[in-house]
Order: sequence, then structure tokens, then C-alpha cells
Amino acid sequence: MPELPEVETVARGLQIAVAGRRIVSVTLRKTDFMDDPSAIERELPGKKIERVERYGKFMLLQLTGGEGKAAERHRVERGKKKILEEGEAEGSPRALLVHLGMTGNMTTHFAEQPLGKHTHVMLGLDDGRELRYTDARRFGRMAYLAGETLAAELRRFGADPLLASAEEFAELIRGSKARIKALLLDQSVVRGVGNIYADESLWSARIHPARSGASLSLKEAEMLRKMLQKILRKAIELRGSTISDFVDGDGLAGEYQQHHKVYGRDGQKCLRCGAKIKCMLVAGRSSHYCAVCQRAPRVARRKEKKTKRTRRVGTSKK
DNA sequence: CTCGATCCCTGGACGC
DNA sequence: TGCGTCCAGGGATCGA
Repeated sequence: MPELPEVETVARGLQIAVAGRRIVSVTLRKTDFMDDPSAIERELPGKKIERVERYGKFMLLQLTGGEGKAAERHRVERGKKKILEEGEAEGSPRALLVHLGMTGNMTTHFAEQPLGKHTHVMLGLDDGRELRYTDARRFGRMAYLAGETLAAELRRFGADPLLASAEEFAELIRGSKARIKALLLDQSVVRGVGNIYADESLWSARIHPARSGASLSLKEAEMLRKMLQKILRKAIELRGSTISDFVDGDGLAGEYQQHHKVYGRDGQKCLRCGAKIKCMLVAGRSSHYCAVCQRAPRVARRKEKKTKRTRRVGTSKK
């Protein structure tokens, strides 16, 4: 499941593999995960991939230069005013935004290699290779954005956890009554953190996932920031976590899953105190924690005792 | 503002 | 072996 470290891993790989290459062709299969498939078909051919970087859980393929004939015609038709409004004037930034969702990946192939079952985008490159996007569940997203549209999209997201200062982070977290786990997962608060690294950092900082952000002391907020950064850096170093099938551009699995302290360890012993690791739903996500090391807020503690098991009956159909 | 519920989607795990 | 069912997860959206 690609979170910040996994996306960083893929982005770094692609920076080496495809930066400087020009896109010569675009072939799409399923397109329901794209904002505007026709824009992708129209705008990408002729563009050069200047660089590939990570933005939260997104990859940004920064594009420059040449337009396809169709794009040129399209522009002329719309007139200059409209173009400026949409921020597509000459020299304005353009990028292909790629979110890997749960099962997405982007890798280079030789054009003659057979397509995977869930490969939905093939970008032909000027050296004969293909940059392919594969995503079984299509929880990902792909969008071609430029100028102010691109800038506005990027503004929706919060701080990069690796860059956030102590003051900024504490303010973001302590300024909300929402539960800390929900805040960590909220991309408009902090960009890039998903379920695994939220649980891992909360365990390391000894903070219960159901605590309100506002209830954290300055010291706790700073501990959380430090642990989060430490964990993310280490995970990047180890090319992320491979739970089911995540691999980087070289087909290499990540190794950070071997360092998970709580995620997926429910029922096993806490590596710090030996108590049993528990799992509860917080912010709609399974949250792994140690009830001894991470002291629960009052409300949650009461709830934990009362609530046995709320099973929902599936919506049978078909 | 914050919450939970629901939907999207498919592979894999599990029960029978 | 082969069904059916449930579950995972990020994010959008909607109603409470």
C-alpha cells in the first residue's frame, strides 16, 4: 500500500529511469480513475518528462515543451484569453499527477513486453521503452494539470511531514479536536501519511490513536513529529513496506515491513512492554496499538469495555 | 467542525 | 474444486 515512503521509492526510481525522456505516444485502457482521459491523450504526446517527484502520496511528473498537433489546434480554437485563464500560458508548470491508490504502480518496460492484466496506461517514450501504469483495484488517480489548476490542486494538501517544523506540526495537530489518528491520515493536514506509518509513529510516540489532537501536550506533539520523521526516513531507506505486492521500479520489494512494531501485529506481544497488541477502528481504519504503552482517553476506554463486536451484515446482492 | 456510513474495486483469505 | 462472503484500504461524498 503506497504511502509516503513507497511513493518516494517509486518516484526516485522513475526520476532515474525516465527523467529527460520525451513521451511519444499515449495508449489507454480503462480510464475510470482519471480526471480527464482526453486531456491525457491530447496533452502528453510530445512533452518531455523534466523530473519526477513526490508530493504527499502523489507522484508529479513535471512536463515541459512540445505539444501534440491536436493540443496545438485545441489551443488555437479556444483563444488566448481562455488559455490564460486556465493557466496554460507558455512556460507555466504542467504535470501528470499520479496517485497509486492501494495497488497502483508505475514501471518502465520494453514495448514488446506483454501487458499485465491490470495495466491501463502505456506511455511510449522516445527511447523505445514504455512507462506503464498498473492498478488492479483502480483506487489510484491520474490527472494532467497545468498552471493555476495545478497550483490549486497542490494547495489542497497539508504539510510534508518530513519538512514540517516543530511549531508548524504542533499547531496543525493541537489545533483540532479530531482524533490524532484521523489527523495523521487527513491529507489536508499532513500529506503522505497512511495507515501503516500513522500506527507506527503513534506507537513510537506512545500516543493512543483515539486521543484528540487538541489533547496532546507540546511535548507529545513534538515526540510524534520526531518519531514520524524517523520512521519515514528509515522506511524510505528500506524502499518502503511490502505488505502484499508493492515493488519498486526494479521489481524489488520493500523491507520496512520487517521493522513494523504494531501494524498487523494484533494479538502479538508489544515489543516494548510485552502486553498484547490490540486493534480497534479509529477514523474508519484498523488501528493497531498497545493499550499499556499508549494510554487511552477516557471516552475510548469506556467504549472499549462496552463495545463487544459490531458486525455489519453485508449488502448481499447478485 | 467532526463524525460515521457508504461507495468505488479486486485479489486473497476463509468457511463450507 | 468451487462457490459465497468478507475484508483491506484512500479518498470523495453525504447526512447526522
